[in-house]
Amino acid sequence: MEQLFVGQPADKFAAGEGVFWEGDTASDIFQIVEGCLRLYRILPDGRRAIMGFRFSGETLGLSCEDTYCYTAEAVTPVRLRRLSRARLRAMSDEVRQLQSLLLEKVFEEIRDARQHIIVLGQLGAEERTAHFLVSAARRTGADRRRPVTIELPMTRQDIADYLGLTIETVCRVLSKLKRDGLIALEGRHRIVLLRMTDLQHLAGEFDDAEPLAPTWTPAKWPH
Amino acid sequence: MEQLFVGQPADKFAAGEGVFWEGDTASDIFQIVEGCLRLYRILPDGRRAIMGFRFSGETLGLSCEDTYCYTAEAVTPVRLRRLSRARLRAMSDEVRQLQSLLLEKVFEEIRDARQHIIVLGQLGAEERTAHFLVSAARRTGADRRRPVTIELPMTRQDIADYLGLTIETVCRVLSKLKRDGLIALEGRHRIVLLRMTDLQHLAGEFDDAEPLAPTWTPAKWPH
DNA sequence: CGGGTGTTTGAAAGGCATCAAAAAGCGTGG
DNA sequence: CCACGCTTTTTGATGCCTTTCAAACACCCG
Repeated sequence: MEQLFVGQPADKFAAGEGVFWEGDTASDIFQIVEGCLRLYRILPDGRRAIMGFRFSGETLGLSCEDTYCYTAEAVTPVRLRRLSRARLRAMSDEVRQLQSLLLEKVFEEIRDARQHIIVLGQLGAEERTAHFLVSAARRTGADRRRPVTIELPMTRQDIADYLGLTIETVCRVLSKLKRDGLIALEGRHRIVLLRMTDLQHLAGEFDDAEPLAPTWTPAKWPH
Repeated sequence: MEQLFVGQPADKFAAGEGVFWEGDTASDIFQIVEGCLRLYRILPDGRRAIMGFRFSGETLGLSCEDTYCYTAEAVTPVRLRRLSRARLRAMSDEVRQLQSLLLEKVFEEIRDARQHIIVLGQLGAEERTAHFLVSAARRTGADRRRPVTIELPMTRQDIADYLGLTIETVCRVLSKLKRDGLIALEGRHRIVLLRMTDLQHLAGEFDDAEPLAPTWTPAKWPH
């Protein structure tokens, strides 16, 4: 996947700058070299629904058809490589192997979307937030030493719009998790996950991903 | 798409019967000849999250990788045709055109999932329910005469589990919509959408699908 | 016609949103 | 390097919407 983008020029975007907008012709796909993006749609009444975040090394713009279905905006300063869809199509016609690689990326997005559906449809505020933290930790490929420290460059408002909550509720939940000793807050954008197993439990554990730190197997059945 | 399944034997399932289960090896894809299915996952604590419904003519099991990611269960008596993924792969290797057809189906599922995310994350109970009704109407390819009558074979509990609400809330919202004259209830499984434009308005109108009955264009901007 | 399941309605409780204000970060300029 | 002012975050008080618990009702099938 990396190899697709080698030699492509690296564009730069300042924090808050848009990379593309919902409805634009989807001419390119992107790979993030460095930084963090938020992907969102604005509803007619002005509400903002954040569909996801993308970090260094991740791909962007694959699961669209003719137009981008959300706006992509830099959370931090971002550097990314661009590849035209025409070029991509040409390459995938040549290299058979590429087809299944791309399809896998698309399936990954479906998995994430379905996960998101369950989080929004079934979980309460505390559970949603815990799930967000745990999956952020998993995503950064966090070193498996506990406690795990994660960097969250986005604002609380971003998190709220992603989780379908208000900013106040997100703050309150984080404060409560801190009071309960599950996490520690270090400034605005760094959170230490002190008791990962408790967080995973809160999150519902409906994940099909492999556990972050499989140190012991809980004995669920007597004998 | 239809042609893929011609000649395949048609399996029958009684109402309530399972077609496949979450975690099963995803050996086949299906096309529904007749009937309605619900697709769901059960969370560790027993909650049921309905990911969607499938009706006559629709396809099933495409957007999975090695195992099915949800359980499929007959809501009504169902007849469906089955096609092994091995066979499908072989066919798509031969017929180049098939590739993009299948990819389109996958993209359709992503679109639906993202829609669902917005509904669950941003809309209130009344808005969610209105959206469900409107999109059900659109799906049945309803005749564009108003009022539109839709058949909803699933139970209220199914609808609740799909919309992330309780059965009581779904009932109350339907009753309110009825009181307000937006819909009429004919028995348990038939609903008449009396004032479609009002319902669409309630639903948020964030849909990118074409309008159901474009009879007039609302003048949004003065002059 | 009667039983059972599914649906509807009511009353009370709980959780999240809203409104408001204080506190904490953070960049800027003195 | 510190002080200032702005933005972001946090905390508090109140209200609304949805859930929960409970009971009546309707529909469907035998």
